[in-house]
Amino acid sequence: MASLTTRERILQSSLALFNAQGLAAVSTHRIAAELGISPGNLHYHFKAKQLIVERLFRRFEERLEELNASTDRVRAIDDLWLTLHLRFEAIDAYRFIYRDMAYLGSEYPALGQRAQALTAGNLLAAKALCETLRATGVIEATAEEAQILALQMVFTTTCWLSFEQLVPGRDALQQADPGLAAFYTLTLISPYVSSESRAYLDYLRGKYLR
Amino acid sequence: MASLTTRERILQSSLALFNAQGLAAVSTHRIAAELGISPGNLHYHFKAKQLIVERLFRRFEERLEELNASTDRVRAIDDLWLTLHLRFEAIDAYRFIYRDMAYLGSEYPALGQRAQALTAGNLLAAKALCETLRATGVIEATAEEAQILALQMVFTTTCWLSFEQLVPGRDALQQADPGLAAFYTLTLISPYVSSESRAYLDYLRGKYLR
DNA sequence: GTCTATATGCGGATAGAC
DNA sequence: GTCTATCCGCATATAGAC
Repeated sequence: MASLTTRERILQSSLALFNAQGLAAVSTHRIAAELGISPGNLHYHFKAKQLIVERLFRRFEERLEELNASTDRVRAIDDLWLTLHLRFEAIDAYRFIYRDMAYLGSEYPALGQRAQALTAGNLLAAKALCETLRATGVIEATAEEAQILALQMVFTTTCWLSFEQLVPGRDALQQADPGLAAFYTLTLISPYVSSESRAYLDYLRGKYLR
Repeated sequence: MASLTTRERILQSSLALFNAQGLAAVSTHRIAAELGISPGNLHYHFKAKQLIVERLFRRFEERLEELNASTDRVRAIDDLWLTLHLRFEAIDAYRFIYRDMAYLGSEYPALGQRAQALTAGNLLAAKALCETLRATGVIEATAEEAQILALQMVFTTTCWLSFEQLVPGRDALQQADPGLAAFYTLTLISPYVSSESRAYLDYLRGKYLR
């Protein structure tokens, strides 16, 4: 940790601050102060705040695109559970992006465009995934229902962590539980799950519903 | 329109600008310029930007609480459709609130608290509504499923309009369609709808799914 | 690479004349 | 009620010494 380059330390510190306090609320001075370096030094490594945000956004894109590329290996409910879990971990690690999306899109229009493209990729992957589940009999649904399920899944993975902060009783400081979020997403397909695949869902229900 | 008080014109103009460009991106100078009045004059009517935001938030609260209070009259699918439609119209009219919620909550913590309380009220109303639907046989579901449905409905009504802007193909300038959003929310309960109530859902499906 | 010092601009908010 | 003029603080970004 201490042996990282200053550039990398800036990125990690920025990410932590953006996630904790919001993209708009964190100034470059604040980032520099957090690291114990001067604003001038920070500017040497990143000429503008926008470049920090872009770099972090790029990493987020890469991580999600990697997940999208591997969804074709999902064959059963527990595969689906795992891929959802990994996705929520990724979104949580960069949670400022979806949470502050409106601000991000208006401040940095180019990133707003790329966020749309990323969503398009997520939708494609989710549709392929739901179609596979349908074709292999894990869920019993019409093609139309599978399409809608895919949209619901992308919607949920994208917005759930932001919504959570609106539900009283969840401490904002307490970190999100990707497992709970994944379970919640799975309940979307619950009505369509064929009897043979029911066991794993019931196992999860016992684990997450008290 | 032209005969409104300056105070009211400030509120309406602020709402339009917040919705169009985001709470963070709109300064008090900008609002004054839009109205063709001076920043000093605006300050005479509202001593701080926060007071404008608070007033708008209050109206939003009132409108949603009114809707929450009337959900106990929902007895059938088409009642549900109407109440969802009205809710999406309200959220769309004040769309900056949920869309910029993260920024709003960090800039004005008191409003963040009230947003949580509002969500709690929405959840209570949705739970009562789903329980009624279950008790009257409009949907066939366990008590547990009805609870989860209520959560999904509140989640969807809260976040859908924000998510829509991430889906490519929807022009950001084109105004949201509350009817489509309400239909999308109804698909959540679709798997549970008893055969007698199916007709109205099919009618809507024909209307919104091309 | 890192520092200090500073330029520039903007947004929020205010004072006081009309 | 409305204006002009202005203050203050902050954030981005830069210049130049070490």
